[in-house]
Amino acid sequence: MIKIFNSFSSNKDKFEPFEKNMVKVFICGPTLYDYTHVGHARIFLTYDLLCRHLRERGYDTDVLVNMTDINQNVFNKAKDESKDYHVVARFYAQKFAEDLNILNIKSVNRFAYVSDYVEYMESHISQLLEQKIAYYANGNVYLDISKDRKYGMLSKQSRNQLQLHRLDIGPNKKSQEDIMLWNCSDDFGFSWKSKFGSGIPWWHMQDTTVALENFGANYDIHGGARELLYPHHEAHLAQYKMFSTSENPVKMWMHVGLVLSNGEKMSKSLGNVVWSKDLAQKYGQNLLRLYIFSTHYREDVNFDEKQIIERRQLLQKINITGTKTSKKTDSELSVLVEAFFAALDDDLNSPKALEIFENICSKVIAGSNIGYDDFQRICQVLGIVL
RNA sequence: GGUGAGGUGGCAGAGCGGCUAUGCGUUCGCCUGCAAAGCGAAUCUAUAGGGGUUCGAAUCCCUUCCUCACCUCCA
Repeated sequence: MIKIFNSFSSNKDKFEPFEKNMVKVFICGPTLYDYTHVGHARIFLTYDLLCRHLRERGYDTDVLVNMTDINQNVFNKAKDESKDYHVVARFYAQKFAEDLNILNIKSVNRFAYVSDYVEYMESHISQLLEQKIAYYANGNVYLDISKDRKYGMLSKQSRNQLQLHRLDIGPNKKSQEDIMLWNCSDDFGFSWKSKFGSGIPWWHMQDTTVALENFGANYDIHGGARELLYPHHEAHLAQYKMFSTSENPVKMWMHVGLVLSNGEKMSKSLGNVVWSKDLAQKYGQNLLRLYIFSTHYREDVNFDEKQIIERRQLLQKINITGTKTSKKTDSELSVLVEAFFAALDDDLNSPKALEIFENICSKVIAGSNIGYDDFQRICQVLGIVL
C-alpha cells in the first residue's frame, strides 16, 4: 500500500487513483524566462522517482507539465532582448527539455504551453460568468470566492486571514480575497483578444484550464514546490472545483521542499542560483539523483556541493554491485530488496530506501548474492544508469 | 504580525516512548608498483534551553529561544 503525505489533509493518506491502474499527475512547471536551477531539478527528480515507483508497483502514469509562457517575466525578457515572447519562451522550453533529458527524467509525457490554451480559458471563464460565479470589476474578471465554502482549507487559512492578503488588487472587487481570472490591462506589453476585452488570462486560471483540457474533471496528484501552496494552488483548487462534480477533484496535493543556498532561498538578486545543467555536467545525473534522494522530499535542502561529492562512494558501491549480480537473490537480501520498495511506499522515503540499498550493496560486495533482475528493478526506480 | 515546517554527534541525515541507525569525516590496518576505490577495525556517544508526564523520552505535554518558508511574482 502506497501512502503519500497530502497537504490538504495534513496526513499520510492511502493512495488510490480515481481510475484503477492509471495515475494522472499534474506538476507545476517552469516559467519560461530562464534556465532550470537545482530547485526545479529537485521537483522533477522527485516526481520522476514517484512515477518510477508507481510503475514498479503496477500503475501506469500520465504526467502533465504546464509550460508557463504567459507571464510578466517572460514578457520582460522578450522586451529586453527585443524578441517575440514566443521565441524567448520556446528557447527556454527547449533548454528545460534538455535539462530533463540530461537528468534522465522520462516520466513527463505531456508538455502544455499555456498560450496554446487561451481560447479554452476564455470559454471556461465565460462559463463561470454565466453561472454568476465570476463577475466583472473595472473590466477585469474575478472569481467570487464566497461560492466556495472550503476556500482556504488547502493553505490552512481562515477567512479573516485570507482577507488580509493583497491579492490581485483592483477597484470594485466584491471581496478582497476574490481571485482574478482575466486581467484586462494592456500594461504588460502583450495581450490576447477576448470577449472580455484584450488582456491576459491570469496565472491561476492558466493551469486550471490546462488541467481541465488534459485530464477532465479530476486527477490524482498535483505537485509542485511548497511555495506554490498559496496563493497558486489554493486558487487553482477553488477554480477547478467549479468545473468538477467532486468536492475533492484532486486526490493528493504533494509539496516538495525548497533547495536553499547558504541557508536562504535561491534567487537571482541574492546571486546564489545554481544551474541544473552545470551540476549535471560536472557530476552526472546518477550522483545528482543520489544526492537529491538522500533527503526526504518534504524537507528543505541546504545545497552543498561537498555532499554531492560524498555520494561518490555510494555510487561506486552500486557500480561494483552491478558487476557482481547473480541469477538469484539470497533470501536475506530479498528481505532488504522488499524493504527498499516498502520505504518508498511510505511517503517516498528515499533516504531510508537509499540506506537499505547501500546495505544491500555492502552485503553483495562481501559475498552475498543479488539477482540481476532485483538489482535492475532498484536501479530502474532510482533512475540510475550504469 | 498570521500560518506552516523544523532545531539530533565535526558535517549530512534516520529514528518519533526502552535495545542509543546510517553515511561522510578522522585514525590505523589489509589490498595495490604508487594512489583512488574496496575490505576490516577504531574514533565521536549527540539529541536547542527550562519545566513536567513516565519505572524509562531525542521520541508525549507545557514553556522559552532560534531557523526556514508562505502571506506580491517565485520551483
